[in-house]
Amino acid sequence: MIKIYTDGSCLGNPGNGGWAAIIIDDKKKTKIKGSKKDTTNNQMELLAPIKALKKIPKGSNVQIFTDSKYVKSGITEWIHNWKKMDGKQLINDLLKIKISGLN
Amino acid sequence: MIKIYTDGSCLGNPGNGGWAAIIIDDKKKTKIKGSKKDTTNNQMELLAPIKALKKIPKGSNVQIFTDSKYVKSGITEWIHNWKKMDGKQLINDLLKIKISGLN
RNA sequence: CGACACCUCCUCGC
DNA sequence: GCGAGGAGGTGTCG
Repeated sequence: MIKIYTDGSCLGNPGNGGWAAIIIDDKKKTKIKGSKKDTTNNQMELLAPIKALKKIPKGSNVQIFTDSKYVKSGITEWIHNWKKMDGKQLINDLLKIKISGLN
Repeated sequence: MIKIYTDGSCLGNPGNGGWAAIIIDDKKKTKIKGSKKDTTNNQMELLAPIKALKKIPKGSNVQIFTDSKYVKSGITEWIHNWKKMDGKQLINDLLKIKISGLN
């Protein structure tokens, strides 16, 4: 189970923002980050898991941690919508993802 | 024009606090002060001008100096709210008060 | 309206 | 460097 911890922020909102993610895979920690001018808090919160998911092998068993309800329910709904549209293999991969808030 | 300089502080916040005010009326300086256990910085910042205003004649032309934005905007809003409720004479007195930050 | 984030500002301190 | 007491707003969803 690969664990991904993500966060995003944005000075001023809208303003200059950044995101970061820590990918923990079998005791190996990978840190990625990025920044963007004139963006929003939710765009940054969302970009973090998106960038992280692109770094891991397809079909991996993944758990994502975010403090953003926007991201959490957002991804949940996307899966729900894509499920209707039947994205086939992509769905099967995404269904392995577990989203958690930070408690 | 009566000038009132106020300040409040609080050790620990919340903690034990105090307030002070200097009332300058026609070259006469009056100093008042007080203290309170288990209070907050903003309560003390606010108590200072309240106590001072009770010491001066009603209808006086007053200028208050505070370093607290909480107090400054707080009083401004009170005047605005009381204005809606139509406090009549009280409003006319209060409208003479000028609030200044310390620059 | 509610929830979760993201801040901005001013004070008070430790 | 850290936190608390306060008021003001936006980004997004249901």
